[in-house]
Amino acid sequence: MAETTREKMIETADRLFRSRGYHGTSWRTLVEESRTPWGSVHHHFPGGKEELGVAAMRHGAEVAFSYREHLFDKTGSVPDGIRLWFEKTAEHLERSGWQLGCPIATVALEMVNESEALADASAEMFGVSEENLARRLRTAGLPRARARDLATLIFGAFEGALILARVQRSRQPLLLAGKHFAATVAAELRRPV
Amino acid sequence: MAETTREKMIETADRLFRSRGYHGTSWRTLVEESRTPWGSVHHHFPGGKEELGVAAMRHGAEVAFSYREHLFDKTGSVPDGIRLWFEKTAEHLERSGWQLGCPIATVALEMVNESEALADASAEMFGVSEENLARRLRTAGLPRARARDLATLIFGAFEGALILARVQRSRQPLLLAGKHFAATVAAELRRPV
Amino acid sequence: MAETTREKMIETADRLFRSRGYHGTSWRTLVEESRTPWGSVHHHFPGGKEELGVAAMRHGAEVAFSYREHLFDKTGSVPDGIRLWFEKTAEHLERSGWQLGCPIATVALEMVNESEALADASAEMFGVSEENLARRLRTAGLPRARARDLATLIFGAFEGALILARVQRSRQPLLLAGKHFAATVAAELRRPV
Amino acid sequence: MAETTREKMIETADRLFRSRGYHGTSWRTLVEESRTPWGSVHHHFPGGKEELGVAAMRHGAEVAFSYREHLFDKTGSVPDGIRLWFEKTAEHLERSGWQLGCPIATVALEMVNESEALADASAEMFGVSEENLARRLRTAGLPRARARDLATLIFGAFEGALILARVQRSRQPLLLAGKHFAATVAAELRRPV
DNA sequence: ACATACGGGACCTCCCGTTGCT
DNA sequence: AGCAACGGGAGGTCCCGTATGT
Repeated sequence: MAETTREKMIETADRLFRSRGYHGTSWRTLVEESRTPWGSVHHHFPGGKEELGVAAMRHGAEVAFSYREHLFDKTGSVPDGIRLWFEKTAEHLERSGWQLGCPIATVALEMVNESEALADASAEMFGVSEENLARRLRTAGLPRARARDLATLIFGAFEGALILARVQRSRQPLLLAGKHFAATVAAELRRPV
Repeated sequence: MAETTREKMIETADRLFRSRGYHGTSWRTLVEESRTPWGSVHHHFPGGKEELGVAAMRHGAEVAFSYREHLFDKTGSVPDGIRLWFEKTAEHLERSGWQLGCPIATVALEMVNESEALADASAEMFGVSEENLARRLRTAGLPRARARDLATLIFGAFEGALILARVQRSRQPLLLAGKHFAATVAAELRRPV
Repeated sequence: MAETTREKMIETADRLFRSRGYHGTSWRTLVEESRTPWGSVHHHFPGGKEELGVAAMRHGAEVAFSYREHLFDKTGSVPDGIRLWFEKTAEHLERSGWQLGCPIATVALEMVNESEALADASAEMFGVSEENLARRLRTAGLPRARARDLATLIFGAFEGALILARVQRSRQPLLLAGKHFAATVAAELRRPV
Repeated sequence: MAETTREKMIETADRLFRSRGYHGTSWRTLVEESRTPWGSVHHHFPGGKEELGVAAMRHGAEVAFSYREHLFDKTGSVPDGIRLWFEKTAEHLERSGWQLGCPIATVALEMVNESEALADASAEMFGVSEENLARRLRTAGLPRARARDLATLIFGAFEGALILARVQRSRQPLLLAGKHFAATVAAELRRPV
């Protein structure tokens, strides 16, 4: 578990950016929370805070993606995987005191018009997420185009339900959406649209 | 056109907060963009920036709600109203250069753990939006409980699709979601779940 | 007891300036504490805060002087009057929560190099105080020159003891000084220096 | 002459606080007068202006104390030391254009009810001053209790005379007080009270 | 006499980036 | 890798004075 300074910074940044946003998180807070040395900040992130932001967003997204893949692998069934994904997300959100939302969305909304690097990273991560999801749907038997559209639809609904859940401090939006799209996918697998 | 200073500040703040976030928008920028006097901010908003944030969020939400009501009234049909709402939102988003997202979500994600006043206002505005939508669905014939759940589901999907659209600079997520939920509601109205 | 707005402002200003200093007291605080209307500030004090400062200082000094005269009249004996003056001052200081020091000194130290009006008023009030005290000493039998010097000495010691008492939250400095100068004056009255 | 930035700030702050008070001295003025970098203030004084205030007060007090000790050492006689102390203080005050008063009293009067840190530092510095003075009086032959009381009395008179001198732009209050207490101490050393 | 609003400026705090030294 | 200091700038808050109507 010998984490490097850089890794500690990225993980802490991911957590802080998710709960307080990009501008709401200062270097000072970061080094205090992550117990990392002040003087190495510029050494590890020569590109400044923006580079940290991109790294944290990528890190958070990868963790989320691999966790979702793990859930799909576990259930075997894509509809069940979807439902479990929404449910587990709700559970983790509540356990964090409704603080840890999406590693992409919070920073993306703040910075998409301010930083090209962060805008690009956000778009890329969203794209990767949709592709992963689309692959699962294709593998389950949906035609390529439908899988892609449904992935966009479901992932969008996931993001929105996550926001509602966080703001309203309730699992309900995520649970409802998970159930709805599990049913939608199951129905389409039985008789294609 | 006799807009007061306070009104100009609120409208400009709504616009700026939506595109740059709360911390990304300074009083300085606000007074420059709104052509209002710097020295009067504390007079009009004794509660400081937080008070401005709440006022801007409420203003933006009310404008959005009444616009949505107008669309539903215009179409007469609830499924058509839903589709139109998503379509028009996509259109306005693109026209703003993909800048003007949700008047609630951007600030909410940043501030929900930092400011109780903004967290409360966000939750309240989301609640009002869901209630309005639920009322439409009830009026169209859906049972009370189903209308409420479907409203949460649809509004969540709307929020998420709006984020995806903004980040990916594409109308697609909103159009797909609008079409999907128009169909969902139409189906449920024909033969209840 | 129908106090005018102006009077309420002056009395409150005297209290606030004494405990928080000149720059530490804002118009805003003043009108809130004195329950007086914002809009009349400039009407009652066209000379601005400086005019208020001078008025408050004069008011506080006059109250203090007439109270001291009252004590001297009550005791009849000058040495006893001196002791009582120091003792009562200590008592009032403690009762105010060690907040209400000299109505002149606090503002004078802050402003003597910043405002000519306040510097003049401070010097004048200190002068009046010494003269009053000197008159008492002359009347009791001390020669004119000695009375004047002793008044300066005693009043200076009073001011200093008041500061020590306030900062150390103890009556002791005032009680010691009162006792000392009561004895000094009594001795000089018995056999002139 | 290798003064550090921090030292330059403290010395300049001591001078400015003494002549203009705490609130009357801004960081801006400080860095201009001390020729120190604006951007480093928070680095050197993480506790903000309050920390600077405490440091400046302690610095000024220590300089004053060691100067007074030097005077006592030089004269050998305690009564002569007292007189010299008051006289030299009057001289320095006049030379500074009646600007540099007590490094403790000016800030203390303003801040004793506003800042606990400054209130504590003021009380401590006054205490140290009285103790030093009491030690001199004990060493000269006065009994412990009398030395302590006399120290409080004399130091209080010193503070008050300093205020009067500064406001009236006259050495007289300090000279009179010095002479009086030199005589008082001399008399008590000859025949104890 | 009072109220509402204007209006610029200064306040302290804190930010992020950089530099030279260890 | 890390440190301490620098360095300018901007953050939001609040202040004091003024102007315009009742």
